[in-house]
Amino acid sequence: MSRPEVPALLEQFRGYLRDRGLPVTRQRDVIAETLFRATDHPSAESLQRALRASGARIGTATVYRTLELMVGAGLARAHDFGEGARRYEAVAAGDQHEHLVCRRCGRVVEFANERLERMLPNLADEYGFQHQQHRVEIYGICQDCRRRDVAGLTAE
Amino acid sequence: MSRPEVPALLEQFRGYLRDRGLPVTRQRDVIAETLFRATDHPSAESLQRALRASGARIGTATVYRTLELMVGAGLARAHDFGEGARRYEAVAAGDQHEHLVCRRCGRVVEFANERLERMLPNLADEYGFQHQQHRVEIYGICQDCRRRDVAGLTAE
DNA sequence: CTCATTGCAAAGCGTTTGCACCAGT
DNA sequence: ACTGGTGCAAACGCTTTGCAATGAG
Repeated sequence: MSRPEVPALLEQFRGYLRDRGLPVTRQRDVIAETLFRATDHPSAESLQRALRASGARIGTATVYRTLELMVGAGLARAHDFGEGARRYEAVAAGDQHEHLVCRRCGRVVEFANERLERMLPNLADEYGFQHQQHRVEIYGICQDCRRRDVAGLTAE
Repeated sequence: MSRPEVPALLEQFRGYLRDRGLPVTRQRDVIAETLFRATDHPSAESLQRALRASGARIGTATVYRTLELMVGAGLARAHDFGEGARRYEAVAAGDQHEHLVCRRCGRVVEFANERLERMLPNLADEYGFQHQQHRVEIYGICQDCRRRDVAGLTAE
């Protein structure tokens, strides 16, 4: 998520709320902004920690409810990388990307591949499915962790 | 999972256990066999229901522990399709496939695509990741549900 | 003024763990 | 006999929900 888009995304979220007569509250604003600014893929808990750190005191339920709202608005995406807690990320329109997850350090790296994105809707179609969305996750060991492993082995 | 492979898979699981001096118990045998025979992607709970239905009285903890063991043995795979509970499936060696999930009825259909399977390890490599495994899930509406929708609309 | 949101705490739910008893090897 | 497994029930951790107080429109 790149910084310059934050105000636009925030305005999109406010517009989404106004369109359906829902209140634009201080909490929704600050939660959305915090997720829009996040460079990682925070869990509800780490998002709440970030909120507290910046002085906002917001209940857990509100964090979950707002995240759900953002997912419904198409401005956020939820992921389960098998760590116990869901992670969230902001999504800008037309920003198609998938994830590489390091099994050692938990780092999540985004990648984009046009050919892959074209393939999946076609595949769905082949099997009679109307494609709505997809999820591609690659699990492995990142470069840093591999380097660390090699260093550790030679040191022993 | 095709039926004829069941005895072979069961023998693989027993071999895996024997190799590391672990007991081949009645429970492990029947849980493995039930998963090997399953044509859907059962959750721990539905697997336990199936076990009870066939007369076996097996504790929840044992079901989870055995499934974990099977995953460790490379004979089962766990999935989270965002329904709250994990689903499990047996995997035969070299059987690479991914999943289509119907958002309406929850049906899970397997599909295989060689080009896709070749692409992902290459992509991981491009980003400095040592590929271990991956997960591709396509979410949409299956043919049956689409037909049902159309029928419902014209009937109204 | 009205209706939805908030925050707290309690409930929920799938999964894991502690422990006394039991069973493979 | 020894070592690990099993089953129950309690603990867990994340997420959701009920409800009285609060705030946006």
